[in-house]
Amino acid sequence: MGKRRPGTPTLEEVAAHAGVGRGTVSRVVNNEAGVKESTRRVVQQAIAELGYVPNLAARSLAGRRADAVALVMTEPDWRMFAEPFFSEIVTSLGDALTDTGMQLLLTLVRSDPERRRFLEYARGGRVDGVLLMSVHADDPLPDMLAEARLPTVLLGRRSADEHVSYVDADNVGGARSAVAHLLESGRRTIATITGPLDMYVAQCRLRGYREALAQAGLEALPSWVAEGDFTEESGRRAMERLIERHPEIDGVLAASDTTAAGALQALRAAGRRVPEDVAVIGFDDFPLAERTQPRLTTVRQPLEEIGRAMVRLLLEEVEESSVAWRHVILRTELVVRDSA
Amino acid sequence: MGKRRPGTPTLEEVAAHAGVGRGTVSRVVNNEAGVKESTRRVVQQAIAELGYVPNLAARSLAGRRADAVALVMTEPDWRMFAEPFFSEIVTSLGDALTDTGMQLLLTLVRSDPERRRFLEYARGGRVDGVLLMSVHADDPLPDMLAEARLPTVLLGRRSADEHVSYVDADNVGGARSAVAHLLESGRRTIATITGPLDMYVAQCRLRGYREALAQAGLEALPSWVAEGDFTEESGRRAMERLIERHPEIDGVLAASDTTAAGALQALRAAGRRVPEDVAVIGFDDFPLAERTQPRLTTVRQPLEEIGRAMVRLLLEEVEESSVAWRHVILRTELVVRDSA
DNA sequence: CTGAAAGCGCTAACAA
DNA sequence: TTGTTAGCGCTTTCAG
Repeated sequence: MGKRRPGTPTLEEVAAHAGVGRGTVSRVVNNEAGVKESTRRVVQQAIAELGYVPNLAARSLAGRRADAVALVMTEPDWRMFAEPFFSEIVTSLGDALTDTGMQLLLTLVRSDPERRRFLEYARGGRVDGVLLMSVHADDPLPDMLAEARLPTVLLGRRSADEHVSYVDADNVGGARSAVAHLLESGRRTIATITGPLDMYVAQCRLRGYREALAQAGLEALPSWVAEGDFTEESGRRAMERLIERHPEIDGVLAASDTTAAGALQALRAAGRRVPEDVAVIGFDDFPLAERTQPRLTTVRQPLEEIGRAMVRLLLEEVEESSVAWRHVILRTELVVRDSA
Repeated sequence: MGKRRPGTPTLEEVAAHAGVGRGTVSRVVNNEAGVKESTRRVVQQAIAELGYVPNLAARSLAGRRADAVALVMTEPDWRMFAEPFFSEIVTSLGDALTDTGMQLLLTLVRSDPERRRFLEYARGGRVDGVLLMSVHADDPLPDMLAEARLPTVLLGRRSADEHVSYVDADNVGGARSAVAHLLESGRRTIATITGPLDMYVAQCRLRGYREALAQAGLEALPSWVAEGDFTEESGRRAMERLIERHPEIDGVLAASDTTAAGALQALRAAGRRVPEDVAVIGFDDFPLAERTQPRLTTVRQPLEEIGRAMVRLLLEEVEESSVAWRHVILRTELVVRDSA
């Protein structure tokens, strides 16, 4: 059609109104240097009077960027939508993008049609880059985006040799220092409740756990390890199994603080005092743990930095339209809150 | 610049490759009728071979729609991000949009710069319409969007004479029937924990509560009313206050089931049996209440229908670029689950 | 410092 | 049924 929404003046009309050329108006709108101050003011006047708003489609088409990035939430993410971790990450991404002028667009990809539609959207040039949350090993989206040469940054990696840019926390180191802390306080029978072991993040945390024990000359018995899935329920059940197998357990590393909360319930139900009898450390996905479990020592992940780093990496890729993959691994921090 | 992302063929190149005109390719891409089957196949072949993807900016510019709608979450919403209500609504909107070919874009508007950016984005023509969640009375966004003549649909209204299209549940009726139910089962001291009273939805539910009591010849004491903000924490605290003021309370209407859950905790902590001593009814924002609080009677809101209705209204506005406001008010249903 | 002009890739009206 | 053409509104050289 080419039907303009009525009441939407074009750059050209602004130019006419201000008595200047289109180029000049464009420069003013985009805050470019090299416009005489008086001219600039006249143009701004005209813009205000006409209520001019740039047409973003035209701007994109003329070659500039879309000025938007998408955060894709795939089906597995979606189940965790209600977790604080989620909103923390989104908040931090929003903050990180605040002064870049880019719109953050959250999109759901829960089914195959939705994946197709999103790909069309992204490849159609409506976003400059894509952020992906907690990708599972078998998620085809990262590779599809890479193939389409769209700047992409993952939160976490799918395997040791991830070939798409990513930001991750130092899960091995975090787990190691947590277990080291437990050892220092005299614990000797330290179990762990892992995340789903088909996720790289869970594998890493398990590795850190084993390394710390090995370093102390202790061998991690297979029966000290119980697999969970990050949920509270799984933490509860795993802890019950562990207590049954090893009543002497005096320390636990949990895959997340949600899992840790489940473990605590099971421990208390079994009559254990925490942290006196058994010390529990969880990976702290969000700074709220302080309030919900004030005495729980946690491995804190720097969520804000994660968001910032993801945005930085993405913008670098966008800027340079580069093909180089890059990654950032952020340090975790052991926050000691119990004294036992 | 006009720098094309390398490896992104244009419609024109497809046309050349297929040996047809650009118009024909356009028709094929948009699945329009009036193309000979053989020609269509040749073009599709070419599209596949070249890996052609339409440039959405160009398509938008040439007059067609953006094929995307935004769901805006403002700051107050954001606190409720983790609430199941939220993900239920988003899910239902996503479902409702599934076969319309429109992308659903969730956007955060937490600050003034973000509001400005979003407005620029929306007015810039990158979305065809805007959906707004739980708008507060003083939210300027709906009017700004209306002024920009952007199709907009609110979930809930800001006041009795909302002048922007909206979809709402029958909150007055829902509250009334809930309280009537409590009265029928012999309760006489019925308190309520409201939502934020600057939200019309909370006012309506409070009104329904009062009307039901009045109809039974009871007067709602002001001290029977405690304001909350839909969160569990606020429900807990409000309930504590209520118990202190009126130990004889035997019924409670909570603003949401999350609030109800908080109230339950406070009641149990105070040694009350539920529902034997005190019956609690919450507005059921999501069908999961059944599982989490199996014995809780609730006022159920038809979330799926809400999503469908919002999408329908929005698409109607988009289609007709109409100026007429429209609204839908959906019935609620009292789901009785406790026998006490 | 500013104006004019050439596209960006697509749709839609109009011819053929 | 198909090809051709004229924009959509903006950015960006390139002259002036």
